[in-house]
Amino acid sequence: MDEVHIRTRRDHASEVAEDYVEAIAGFIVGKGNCRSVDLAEHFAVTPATVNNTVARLVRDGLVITTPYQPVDLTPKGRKLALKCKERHDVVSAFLIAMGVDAGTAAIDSEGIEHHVSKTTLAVMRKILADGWPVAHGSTSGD
Amino acid sequence: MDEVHIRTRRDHASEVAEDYVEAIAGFIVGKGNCRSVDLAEHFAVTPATVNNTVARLVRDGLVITTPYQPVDLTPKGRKLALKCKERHDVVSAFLIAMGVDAGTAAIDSEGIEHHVSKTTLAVMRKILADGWPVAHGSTSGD
DNA sequence: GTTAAATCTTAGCATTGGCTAAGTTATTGG
DNA sequence: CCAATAACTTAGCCAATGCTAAGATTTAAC
Repeated sequence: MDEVHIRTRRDHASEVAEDYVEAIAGFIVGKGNCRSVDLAEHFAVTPATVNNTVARLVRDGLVITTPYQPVDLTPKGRKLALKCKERHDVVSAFLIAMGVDAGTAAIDSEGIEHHVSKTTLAVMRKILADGWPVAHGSTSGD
Repeated sequence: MDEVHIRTRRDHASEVAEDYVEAIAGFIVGKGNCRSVDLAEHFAVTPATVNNTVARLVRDGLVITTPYQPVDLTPKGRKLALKCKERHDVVSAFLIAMGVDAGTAAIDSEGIEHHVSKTTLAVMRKILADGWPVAHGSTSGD
């Protein structure tokens, strides 16, 4: 199944982009703007690395920058951020619904979210709304 | 939450190693040995890339090689492969139990497995064995 | 047993995503 | 307003993971 791995590699390539736009959107909502230092602290990397990465996001049309100014998202970046946040929230809520503690859910969802397909995400949403599909022990109308 | 991302980065670094030892173990079990071509085809990369990657695995004590011969796992590599396979199987089974189709489960589990903590894995195992924790359907009196 | 095909290796390159160190621009405190 | 500090950028480095192209070694065919 080589397509599996091609897909996994493709996911990989966009992970950082997704994490960044999501974080940028978060800072803009939370504190009005997003500075490089915010991102550097958030991701535990140096400002130089933030600069590097943000440059790629600019190249990819997700972010706009003005030298020495806070960074901002393009419409495309905003759209991606929204999609990622929603997905992240579902994964996180799902883990917690499973019974995973909040701290572990926060860590795991960070890594997992990028690999959850639309299909699986829809299933998670359904379970959060309607409960587990194969009612093991009881009634429930399925 | 910077520790979250430090952890995510650390996971990243070992993903390829985990995928390779798991695949190598699979080929050895399945067809008696593991050639570079097998890995190249499996991961949809070139033989040169396999060579590169396998060299890192040798450096890290997971794999043994003899020039122009099939690759083999060290005890350490075998142990890691086993751990990964078990984790992979649990994640895959869990996705299927959720109601995700087998094809999607195969793709998603490939990406997800590396980010599932021991804690979450234990929860998955428990759900597979005992069922979903919170009886969600209001009708059922579990 | 030599040659052709398959397989593996080497060399050289690109991209991503990290870093440090040093320089530049903004901001802020006197 | 000017100096100090904070924030950002640039330059140059490294490792991981991919590639192509070309060479070396096995294996297989005849």
